[in-house]
Amino acid sequence: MKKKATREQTRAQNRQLVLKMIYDQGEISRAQIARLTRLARPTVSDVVTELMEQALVVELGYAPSTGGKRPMMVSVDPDARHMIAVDLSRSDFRGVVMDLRGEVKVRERRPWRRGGQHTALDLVYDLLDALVATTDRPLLGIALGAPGLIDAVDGVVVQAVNMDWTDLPIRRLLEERYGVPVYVANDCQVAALGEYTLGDADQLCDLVVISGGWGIGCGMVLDGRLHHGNPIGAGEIGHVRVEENGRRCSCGNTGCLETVAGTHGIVERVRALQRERGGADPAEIGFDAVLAMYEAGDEGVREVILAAGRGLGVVASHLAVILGGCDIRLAGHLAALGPAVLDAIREEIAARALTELARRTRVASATLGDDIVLLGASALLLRHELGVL
Amino acid sequence: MKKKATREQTRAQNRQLVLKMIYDQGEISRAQIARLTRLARPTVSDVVTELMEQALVVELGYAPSTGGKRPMMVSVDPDARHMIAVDLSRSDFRGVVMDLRGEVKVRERRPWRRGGQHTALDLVYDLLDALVATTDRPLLGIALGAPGLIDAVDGVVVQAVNMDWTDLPIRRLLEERYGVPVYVANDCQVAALGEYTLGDADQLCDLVVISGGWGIGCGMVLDGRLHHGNPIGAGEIGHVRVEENGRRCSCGNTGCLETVAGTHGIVERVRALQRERGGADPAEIGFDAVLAMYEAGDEGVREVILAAGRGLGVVASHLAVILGGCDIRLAGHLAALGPAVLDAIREEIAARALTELARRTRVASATLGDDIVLLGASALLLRHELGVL
DNA sequence: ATGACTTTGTAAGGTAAGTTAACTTTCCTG
DNA sequence: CAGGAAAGTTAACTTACCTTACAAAGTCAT
Repeated sequence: MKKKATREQTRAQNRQLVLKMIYDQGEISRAQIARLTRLARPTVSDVVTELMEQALVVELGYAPSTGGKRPMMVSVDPDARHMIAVDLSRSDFRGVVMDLRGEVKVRERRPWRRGGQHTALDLVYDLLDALVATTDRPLLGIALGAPGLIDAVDGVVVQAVNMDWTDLPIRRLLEERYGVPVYVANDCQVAALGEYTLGDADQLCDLVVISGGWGIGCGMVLDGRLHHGNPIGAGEIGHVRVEENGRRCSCGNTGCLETVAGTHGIVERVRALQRERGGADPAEIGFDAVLAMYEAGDEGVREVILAAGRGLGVVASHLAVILGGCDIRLAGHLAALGPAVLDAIREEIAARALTELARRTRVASATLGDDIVLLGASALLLRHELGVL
Repeated sequence: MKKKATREQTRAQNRQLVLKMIYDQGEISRAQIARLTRLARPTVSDVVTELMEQALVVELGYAPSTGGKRPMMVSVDPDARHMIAVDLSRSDFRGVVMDLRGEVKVRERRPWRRGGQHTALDLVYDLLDALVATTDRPLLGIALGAPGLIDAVDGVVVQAVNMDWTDLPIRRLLEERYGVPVYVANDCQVAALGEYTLGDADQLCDLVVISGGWGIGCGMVLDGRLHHGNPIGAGEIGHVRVEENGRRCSCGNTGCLETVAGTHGIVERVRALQRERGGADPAEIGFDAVLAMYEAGDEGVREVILAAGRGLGVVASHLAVILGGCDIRLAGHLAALGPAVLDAIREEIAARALTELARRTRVASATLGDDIVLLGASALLLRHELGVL
């Protein structure tokens, strides 16, 4: 049900609009803001005064005249607030303190092993305690990207197998402990938001980030908004069948995408290859070794990776058809596989979707690198707390 | 880029809110509106006065007291405006005049044959002229559901093969001719909006309507909003490959969903069956005959229809996985195939998606019948012009 | 029957936040 | 150096919300 409108909301929206304008332009005068937003100049002055009282905006000094009185430039003070972003999608939990421009001020990591002496939650507390202690600036908030089924609206981790979390109300716990706004969302979805907001910008209106690690998932930004699902769990594509007579997957089915393109699946296939060849101890082979073999020109490994690409291409074609074309970006381990995998995906899409849909579906590696989840988390904060981005 | 907020927008939103409240409740007092919307009573009175001046709302008389002065009930006058909805998705164009409650006042149809003496656009004009002439009430607008690629934002039919339309700016043409707001969208998408808004209400947040006729397409309401695609063309699922060694499709590929579950595909398969059997002249068989044979218990036909269900199930499973579970409803010819096809779809989903996702994906026939596109078009008008629904 | 209390709807006045108009300051230019 | 132009502020106005107050019309207990 829609809500009633009030003057306060009008004000809040215009405040956001002005702040966003300052943020986007970097450095701008009040008069320029008024022209760009079509707000009256006194209104802009009033709002800017308010933003300066909150220390979000500072005056920088006069810029050269453009034919009259020199304009006083204002800008967002990057250190007006700090943000904490956390990435729980890997075996070592990572967290950073950033300023409002997304500049990383401090990095921390906490290796996490299931069955170790600490619970995952203790480790998160430990990580956050350390990060909070490093900054004396007011905190805009804390944002987390975590694997598993997450109810981003209520801030509850419904299920995260690797951390033994079920229905953990993590937003409430962290808000009570740190007294700042907390956001949490699925890691793939956070990555998608990050790529959409902070990645290379000439995107179609729908963006899908397929993220590969131990599992495979995708996050979707549809029509500019993060798609969460019903109410959660969109993009769990790891168990789509992409091979008709494929291997057995941990989920019980056969031929799942994860068995073909998941880190574990790829490594297993290369190990099997090595066993056939009677080469070095296969158990030694990890993902990095696979990459090294691939880059050294190993044809067998290349074939394994192309198969991964074809498997991803099947799912990508489904995405392309259902969404009517989209930008598809690879992240995580998948991004490391290089252009051959992208071509394999493109070929599979071309073979499975109408020409027009294939044409409107672009496949590339994510432009944000290793920090994609952390940057996405910061985007979550900037978007919800300040309305910039 | 977001726009500035003004008092006028505040007013417009509250006006909408009050109107929607009156529309939804059917009959309600000013005081009750104030309580439900949390607006102050004088504000509600003011807005209601405005709505009465526009004749959208009328006073009905006093209701019994609830312990004090009797409340004056107001309601939306269904005949305050009339709406025209048009369905171009079949071989006979259909149009109706409706009141604001969606009650059909007049029906018209114009059989359309490609290569006949009239162009499709002439026929649409003719249909609309006839409809417009039947009502003396002010028109809220005209809404069309048409097959093909449609840019709903600009109101342009980008491509509609059966009507020989390419880049036809139909909104502009009709707005100039009739002087009322015009909306146009893809027929499947309109159907989805109709089912979402006016169909049985206990839906998940994502709804997909798969509509089968000569082609197969689907419309999606994601998160309460119609999903158009990039910027158009979402849901063109007719040419997803669902059989590995299937028949050749008109698109050039093999095993497309349309060859399995499209009207033409189903009829062709039954004709082939009949040829094998050496029975009655296969060329005589149409879709209605297929239905009759099916209902008479013909096992061969049943197998054809189950195959259609399995094909649909493949696509449905993709939808379920990507969206994280959704409501799937069948419309058009597909809705006539009965529960067996629904079960076949469900089985295929169960076999191809994780249990949890399958559980959250419900398959049913659309609750709106033959008029689903017309009703969806009216929903488009009510939503955009009045903000009710 | 009557007085106390409720409920509805309106009237009057206050307030927030936008707008326009006018003014000051400061700069550029001929 | 006068005149014009741009930036920013001040003042007055407008709109649409809110609160408060009140009249009208009902219910209910005594």
